[in-house]
Amino acid sequence: MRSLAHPKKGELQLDAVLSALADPIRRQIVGYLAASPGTHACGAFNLPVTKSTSTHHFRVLREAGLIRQDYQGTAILNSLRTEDLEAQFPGLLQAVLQPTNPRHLPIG
Amino acid sequence: MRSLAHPKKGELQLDAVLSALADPIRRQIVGYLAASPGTHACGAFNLPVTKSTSTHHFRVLREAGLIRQDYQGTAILNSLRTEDLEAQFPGLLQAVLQPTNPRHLPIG
DNA sequence: ATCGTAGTACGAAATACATCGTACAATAAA
DNA sequence: TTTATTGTACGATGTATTTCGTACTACGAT
Repeated sequence: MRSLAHPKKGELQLDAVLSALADPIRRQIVGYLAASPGTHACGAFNLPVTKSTSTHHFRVLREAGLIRQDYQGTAILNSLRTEDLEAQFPGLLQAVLQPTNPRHLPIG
Repeated sequence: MRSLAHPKKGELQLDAVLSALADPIRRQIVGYLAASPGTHACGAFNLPVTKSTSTHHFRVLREAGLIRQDYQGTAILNSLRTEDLEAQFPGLLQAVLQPTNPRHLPIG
């Protein structure tokens, strides 16, 4: 079984978290996970970029500690690390996702 | 009297705000302004970079709408746009500045 | 009029980032 | 065992970002 590296809760860096959230595509991913709690394969997000770019963005989010990625077969189950984020940076996720545009749903 | 361009309250972009806040030097500036409300000249921040780099970071913050810059003589009075930010992105500033390290005071 | 102070303009260099295409790996299903 | 599905690795490319040094401007003080 393959597995991917994740920073521990206590290792989350604000720099990395904010950099990750500064990109609109990554906010789209995070927003979707927040709006549809649970796990979702990368393909479920209908991102307006190619597969390899998509891989890149998911990795940035994982390495920043924003999401968890667990293999299941060939797919990856992505989920938001809501509790860890709330513990380290209380209010941040809500403040970033709050904003007016709930462009957080898949287009398809 | 010289003056500098600022985005209006309603024009603030989350993208720009988060990108601005993703840089530690700029967070140091914002944190200092939040901790010591009022106006402060650029030189008062004891930033670990040269003057020209400093100018760059202040401009990024101003253009993102995080700070207001008003000339007074040759100096610039910098202040945090707390209310505008709170109106557009409630809770964001507090969430970003909250974190453990109150490294927000000038070193000198 | 000269000098000092506060910050800018401009160009350069190094690094980082977002994006893509193609080839590949791992798993599941047929 | 073949095929389809999901996502990765790698390299390339174009753009942005951070940083600096030097020369400059605007203003206040002498």
